[in-house]
Amino acid sequence: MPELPEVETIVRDLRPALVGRRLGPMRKSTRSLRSPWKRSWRRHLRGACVRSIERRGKWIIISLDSEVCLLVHLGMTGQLRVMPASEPVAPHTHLIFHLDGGRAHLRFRDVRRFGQATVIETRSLAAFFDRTRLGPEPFKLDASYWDQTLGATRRSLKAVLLDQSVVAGIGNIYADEALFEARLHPARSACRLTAAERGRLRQVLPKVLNRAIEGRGSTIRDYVDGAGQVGGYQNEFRAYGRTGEPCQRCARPIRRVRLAGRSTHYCPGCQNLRPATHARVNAEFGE
DNA sequence: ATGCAGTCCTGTAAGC
DNA sequence: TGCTTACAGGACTGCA
Repeated sequence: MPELPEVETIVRDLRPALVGRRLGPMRKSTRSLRSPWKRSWRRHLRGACVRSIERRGKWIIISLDSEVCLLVHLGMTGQLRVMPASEPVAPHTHLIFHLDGGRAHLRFRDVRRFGQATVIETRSLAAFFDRTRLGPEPFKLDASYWDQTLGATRRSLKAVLLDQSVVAGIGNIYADEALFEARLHPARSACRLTAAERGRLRQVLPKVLNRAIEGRGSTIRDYVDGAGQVGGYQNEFRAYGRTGEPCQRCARPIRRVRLAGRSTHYCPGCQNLRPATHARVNAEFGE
């Protein structure tokens, strides 16, 4: 499931492979993605030169000199790769852009079709992310913004971290990893954190995400980088997917529950709920 | 306000 | 062995 580190890895791979190159003719599958592909987009892209490739949250932004951007969201199973045109087209490939007169391809593949590919004018890029209410990047979160936002909601930390309008780019895996790292129970209510705990969570996000980027992202099933290689960070998980395994800090078995509609992994030993203030939730979690 | 269920989707794996 | 069913979840909608 591509989250921020996976998307960042792809963007870094695609940048040298795509910037300065010209998009040729495009082929599209008949199957629909999350949003319909408009017929007029094709002529905005054809012949355009790639100016830059950036990431915002889980979005890939391919800016073209025709003053439009190709925006790609990978959803759950999306893959965006540059490859030789001679490589067989894998099933579930939805977009193929010719590069270099057809010798290479940029291909978008998405088995589950939760992904999205859309074209917008460059000048409405900011408006697009405003409309989707995409929150700030997690790397240099403003402390007062963070304190205010967390202080204003009673939702669980897990739900808050998954909310893209609070902070952009975090999904199920890195929410669990960050909460483990910060030693915070995922069911804790955001507004009941102490100032120190809020600070811990804020500072842990860049740490966890940068480590994952260094590991070139995590492959659970479908994720591959911009060159088609699997990630390496899935071996470094300390909570996610480690149900029943001993915690690396306190050796108690990692527990898995369902929270905010997602499978949630945490250590009942060192990600504590405080019994006095969270008796009800403690009981619910059998602690 | 908030959580929860349902929706989209399909490959994989478990269960009978 | 072969079928059915549950599950994974990013983003969104509708409901209680």
